[in-house]
Amino acid sequence: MTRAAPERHDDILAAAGRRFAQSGYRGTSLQEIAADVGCSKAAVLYHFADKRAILAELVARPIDQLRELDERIAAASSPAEAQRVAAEGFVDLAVQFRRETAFLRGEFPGLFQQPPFSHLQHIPDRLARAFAGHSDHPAARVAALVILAGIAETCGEFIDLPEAELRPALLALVRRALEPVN
Amino acid sequence: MTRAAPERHDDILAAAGRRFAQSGYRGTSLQEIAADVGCSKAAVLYHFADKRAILAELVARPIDQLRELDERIAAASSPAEAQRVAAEGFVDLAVQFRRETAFLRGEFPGLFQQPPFSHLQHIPDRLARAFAGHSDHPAARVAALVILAGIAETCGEFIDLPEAELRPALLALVRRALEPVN
DNA sequence: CGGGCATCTGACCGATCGGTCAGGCATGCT
DNA sequence: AGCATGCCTGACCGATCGGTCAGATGCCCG
Repeated sequence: MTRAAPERHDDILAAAGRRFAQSGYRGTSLQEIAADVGCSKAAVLYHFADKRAILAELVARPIDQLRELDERIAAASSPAEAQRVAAEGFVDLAVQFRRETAFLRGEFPGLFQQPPFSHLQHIPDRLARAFAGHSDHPAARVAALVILAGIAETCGEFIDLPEAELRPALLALVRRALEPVN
Repeated sequence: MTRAAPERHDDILAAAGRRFAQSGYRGTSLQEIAADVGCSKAAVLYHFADKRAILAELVARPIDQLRELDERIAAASSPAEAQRVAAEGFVDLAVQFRRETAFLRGEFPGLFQQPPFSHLQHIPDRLARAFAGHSDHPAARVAALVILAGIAETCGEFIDLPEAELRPALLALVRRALEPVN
């Protein structure tokens, strides 16, 4: 036997994550994932029920954290506190799961349209509203969406930046960028 | 005959643009584009040499504007001026081509790896450096990349926002978010 | 009226997709 | 030694991919 099964499992997840970040879920084939790992397509499907199961496992923990953040935002006592909780919570999530956020946002529609994540489909909108300080002003909403998308899409590019540098940089950016709640 | 050829040509581009924004170039099939237009796959290939020609035509004008912006940035007399030219130029480009920027950034690697756009592959990096005020400080680079990616990825969501509202909102956001050059 | 052209379609091509399955190999246990 | 199990593979499946092509249809012009 060549490698331990758990190592192979993790290798497949890592290779799939890189490919999903580069070409999206639909633009990635099982054959490509297998070639990156150095095994056969059938081996990939030995470890995972199907292609969608790979995506589901990759995003399970970040999405669970997103759900918890959504609850903490809902429990905030004011729009200003909700914005602060949202900003710090999302930055922490993005820094912790920077590999996964590189493709997570792009897959939101597909993930939330059917089980097992369909009950979470309103979270991105609630998060955006919290970031905007619950303001209906278009400028606040524009700033909120740009910052959320920008953080999500680029964290994958800061893989090598230490958390002690990335986290404060993102927090400072978010503070400057978002319109304060008055 | 059903519709004028120029109308069909434009319908195909519009349908393809929407699909590319949703699923990426690789995640979109000619069959899906044809179904959205209401014609056959062969009709799509009657109007365009191949699938890649559709993408090339969609991005030709925004990429040409990006190239012109790159030249104006290179001609700036200081990092502060380069940052201002980059910020205003990129916002204008994103507002003007908001449908295309929704998928353009995601296709950059694929577009720049081979003709006809391979000579432009360093433009995104130069743009990011101008946004960062040519600072090597990680926080400046983080802010630059997050803002660039955020604007590119979300402009498609502001299709219905009038330019007179979107443009100042983005410019104000960019001014707040970027670290000033000292 | 007939020819030429533009536009379009269904059938078809080879290649690849996601996924299945019989079988091989190594290990561990009796 | 033989059996069970885990891990893996190549061959294969039906479906779809990007793309081609012969032929149909309608319009325009001489």
